[in-house]
This record gives sequence, C-alpha cells and structure tokens, in this order.
Amino acid sequence: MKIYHTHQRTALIDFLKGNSDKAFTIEEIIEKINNEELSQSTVYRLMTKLVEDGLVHRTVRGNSRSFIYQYIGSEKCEGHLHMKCTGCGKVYHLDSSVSSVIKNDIGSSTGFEVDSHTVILGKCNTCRK
Amino acid sequence: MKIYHTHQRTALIDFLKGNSDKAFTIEEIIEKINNEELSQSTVYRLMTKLVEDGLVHRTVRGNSRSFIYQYIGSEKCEGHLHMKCTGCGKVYHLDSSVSSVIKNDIGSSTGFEVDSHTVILGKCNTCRK
DNA sequence: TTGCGTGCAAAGGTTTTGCATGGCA
DNA sequence: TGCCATGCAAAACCTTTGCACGCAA
Repeated sequence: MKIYHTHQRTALIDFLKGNSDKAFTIEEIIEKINNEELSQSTVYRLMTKLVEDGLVHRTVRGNSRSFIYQYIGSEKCEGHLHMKCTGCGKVYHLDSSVSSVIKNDIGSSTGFEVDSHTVILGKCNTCRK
Repeated sequence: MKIYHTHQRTALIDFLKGNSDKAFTIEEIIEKINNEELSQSTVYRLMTKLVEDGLVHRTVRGNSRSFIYQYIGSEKCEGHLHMKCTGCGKVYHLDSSVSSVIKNDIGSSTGFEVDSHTVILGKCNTCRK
C-alpha cells in the first residue's frame, strides 16, 4: 500500500519529531498544529499507523482515560532501552552503555535475551517529587 | 471513610491476589468470578479505589482500548522484576540481587525510579533455541 | 439504625468508522 | 486518472455517575 505525502501527514510527523522529548494527547496535538488544519479523525488514523510502524509510542498519562503519543522513531533508538514514567507518561531513552550492561546482567544470570523494545516502567525524577 | 467488607469486595480481592502474576481487563474479571455475582460498575468502583490505594496496577494491553489491572500488593513480589517471554508467554521472576543492580544502574544514571512490577520482554532460554 | 456499597440504566468522553469528496503521484 | 487520504458526522466502545435500594457494622 502506497503512502501519499499529504500536508497533514507532513505537519503531524514534523511536529512529533520536533517534540520527541514530550508526549501528547490527540487533543493537544490538534491544538498545537491547527494552523496546518488537520481533522481529529485524520490525527487518529495517522497515529494508529505510526504506532503500528513503531515510530510512535502510545501510553496513558496518570489515571486519565485518553492516550498520549510520543515520537521514538529515530534510528538512534536502536539498541537502547526505553523507560516510561507512569506519572507523566513521558518516554526516556536509556543510555546505550547502561542498556548493554542490563542486557548482559540478565542474559548471564538467566539466559533471557532482552528485547530492545522493552519499556521499563517507573517514576521519573520530576514525578517522584 | 469506613470500609465495608462486602462479599463483592472480598471476591474481587481474593481473585486478584490469587492471580497476582496476571493482568485482567474488567470484562475478564467479571467473566472469571461471576459465580460470586458482582456488577460491572462495582468492579469499576472497587478497582478505582484499589489503584488509588496502590494495591493494583493499571495499564493498557497492546493496542487495545481498555485497561488491564494487576494485583501488586503482595510482599512476595516486592523488590524483584519480572520478565515475560514473547515466545511462550511465561512470566519469570528475576533474582532480587540482579534486580537491585539494574535498578541502581538506572537510578544512578538517570534518577528514574524503576517500578518493581515492570515486565521486561524478551525470549527465554528455551524459546531462543 | 446508620451510612457505605451495590445494581441498573443513563450519561459522558474518547476513539473508530462509513461514506462522499479531495488531492497526491 | 487511479487510488489513498481526508473530513464530517454518526456509531461504537469503555468508563463514570445518579439514584434508589441493600446490607455490613
């Protein structure tokens, strides 16, 4: 299935890439980029695809009911683990060397081969306070 | 606010405690214990409280739309991490000492406080072959 | 008896979908 | 031109809530 590079798609991906250190609800995304004019259903549809393609990570924030999305698709994400804060929903990138140490610790003690896409849950420095 | 020990509450907590290695949707919970007769809204209400009290952990499963809940209040799983094999689906308990090392590695390099109930994904020794 | 808990059904909020139209390649 | 993408509005879905009644303490 071919992909058309519509201006809606471009605007959305540019926005997410430019803010890959933050996570947003669909509502927030629409608010932030609606000079580019894209409808709610388009955002939902694009997001679904981006999540399927592994470019975007989907979670929930706190005990809210809606999902938040964060861009994690850059190549630089290969090989390291991610941590997701259960408070604010933000995804953090764990340093490659620390990631390797962890994978080795687990591998050598149990024979378990850790998947690079594992998301470690916890509370970030800010939300712990 | 006083707590009444109704049979609905007891049935729910007993079920969750007895299956603390698994996570369930509200629908699944109702299905599994509905010889004890408890309504959907009661399950939702009890769950909300249990999550607030920190006895139950709430997340989402895969790309589903509904939440899943898992009991995390028992002491026996305190302090160590779990690994789930994406091949056979089994959950493994990671040795406490290895768990501590990992938590410390992450904590000292990022300030992130790892949730003990994090589930690390990967392939177990058997499934790797 | 008191007042928290429950069940039912209705409401609420978020996400998905059908259909006609728009626009990229 | 061919066909994927979009927008709108309706539908679907999950969760929450109001109210009257039930039941633990």
